[in-house]
Amino acid sequence: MENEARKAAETVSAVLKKLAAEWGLETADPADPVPGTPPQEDMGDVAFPMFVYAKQLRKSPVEIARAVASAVAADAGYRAVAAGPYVNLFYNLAELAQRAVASADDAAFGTVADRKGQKIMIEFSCPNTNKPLHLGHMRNDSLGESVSRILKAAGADICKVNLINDRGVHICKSMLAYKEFGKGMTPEEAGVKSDRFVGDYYVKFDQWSKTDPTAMERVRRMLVDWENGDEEVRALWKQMNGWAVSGIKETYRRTDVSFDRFYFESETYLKGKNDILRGLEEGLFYKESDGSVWVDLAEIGLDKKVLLRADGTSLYITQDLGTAVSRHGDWPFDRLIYVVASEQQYHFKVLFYVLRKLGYEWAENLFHLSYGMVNLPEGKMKSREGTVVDADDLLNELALMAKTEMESKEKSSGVEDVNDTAEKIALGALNYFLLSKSPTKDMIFNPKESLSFNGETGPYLQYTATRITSILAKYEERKGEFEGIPFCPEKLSSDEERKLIKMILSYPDQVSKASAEMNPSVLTAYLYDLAKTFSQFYHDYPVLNCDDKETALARLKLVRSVLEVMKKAFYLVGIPYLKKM
RNA sequence: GCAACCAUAGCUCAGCCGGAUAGAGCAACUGCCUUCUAAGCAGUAGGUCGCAGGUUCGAAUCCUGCUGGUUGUACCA
Repeated sequence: MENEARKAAETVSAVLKKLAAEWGLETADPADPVPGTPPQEDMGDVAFPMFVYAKQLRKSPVEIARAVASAVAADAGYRAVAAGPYVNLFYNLAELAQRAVASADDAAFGTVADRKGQKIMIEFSCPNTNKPLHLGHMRNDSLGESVSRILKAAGADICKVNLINDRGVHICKSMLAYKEFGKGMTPEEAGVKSDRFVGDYYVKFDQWSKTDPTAMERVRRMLVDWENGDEEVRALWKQMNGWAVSGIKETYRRTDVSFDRFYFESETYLKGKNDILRGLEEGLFYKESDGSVWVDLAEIGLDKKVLLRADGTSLYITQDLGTAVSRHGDWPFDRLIYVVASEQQYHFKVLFYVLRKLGYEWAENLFHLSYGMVNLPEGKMKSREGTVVDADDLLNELALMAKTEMESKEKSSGVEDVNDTAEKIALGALNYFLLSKSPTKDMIFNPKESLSFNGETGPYLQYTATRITSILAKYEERKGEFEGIPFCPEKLSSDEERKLIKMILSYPDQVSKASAEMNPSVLTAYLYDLAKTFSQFYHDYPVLNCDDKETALARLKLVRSVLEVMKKAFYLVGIPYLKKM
């Protein structure tokens, strides 16, 4: 639809120049008109405000609008009206309808070329192996997965990576607690999902360490043993990490999140040191008297930062430096996107600066996709106080709600697999909830209210799609009635139909916008608007039951295109499509 | 202290590279199922867009200041 707007703008621009000349103001050179959207459907398809030209053309905006509207209509064949100081144009609807309907058969519709040729690596999720995923991780996972799909639809070559935090003091805590209290139990024996099993010992450590002051010291010793490659500690570490990672991967499968590469911190935590030492030699960094290495951040308006400890060991930022460098070696990206909470803005600012300083050209194209926290109505989620919302528990609860609702409405007999359908409704509800808000902002999750299936939610969208699917199924049964009926685009003339046609054609623009902003909420908002418009149409106008067969067929084709677009957009924001619910 | 982000209806949020009457959903109240799925549709009510200036024909949107909130500013990750 942007092409239409551009064309209209060019027409208006030409007319403005012509009018300027006619009025004896050849030197005026009016600025390019900016297309907008009229507030109401029946007012027109594109709007151009005429205020800006008033001074130049020495006439009131209202007079200019009147002159432009009639000239546009005469010169270019647009239907054009002056509405006060605005010029509103109408597109050729029949032609748009043709194209909207054809889009349903075009598999490439909605794939754009904005990022063609770009190799983008995107890092997200990055869980710790000492506890199961919670709602905070889910926002990260949803965002990362959705943005990956959007960038791919915009033509990029994508590599999704996950860095598993599988070492450090926090990992040793659950290990030590297991060693102390676990009695060699396995998750299978305990009948607990394996990542939860590990997480329970992490919680246990916290309680234990409050009564036993030696606990913390023993954890520190364990970490030293781990670093020295102590066989017993390493064996325990492997076993517990295996449990944690397999449980986490199960949740990924459940939420349809996937990765092209996994990195493990235990394999990358020593990286980066050489780069720092090289930088020191080149005079980019400096050494303190105690032997620690620092970078001065005055250039970017910050203080200074340690890059290597006095004893030569590395820090979080050191290994992040090394990891970025080795990743670029593994898969030479044009762009690397880190999907990480906004708390770490400072860290990434410093990281990117240091990489640039080290002379890596690709460091210009690193991007921190920063997102806000998920809070509860009472405030932050705190694992120690047990207020974290566990990912699996939440999905289970949602799926149960969906199932209960289906049963109470006696719909469960109509669907193929009730549990599978319930699971997909749960996922749709959750992904819509997590992605429909601006990524940068913190969000509040209210367990009682946020889980609704009514109103502006994922299930509403899924429900809309099932209604269309149902019409299409009925059409297949009654196909004979429509034999030989031609497609008559002019039969689609209601406000709702006009709006649907334009919305279908604007889908590629929405993908472009979502890609440019790296913001899935562009698409959730679009989907809601599309579904809402369809529902209004559906309520007021019969499709197959319409007496006039030509109208029926035209509506059927329109509705089919709406469904196809919905399915494509569903995929990009992780909402499963259902034939029935 | 400094820095970044945020402030829109009772609640959760859109809108923010300036344009026509600031939009949804939830909660409250009212209608609509013998016709393609009522997880729906329609309606009522609810707003000094944090405050004060500025720029502009025009500001929720841009600029400045202020107030309030969140986060960060570690030889933790």
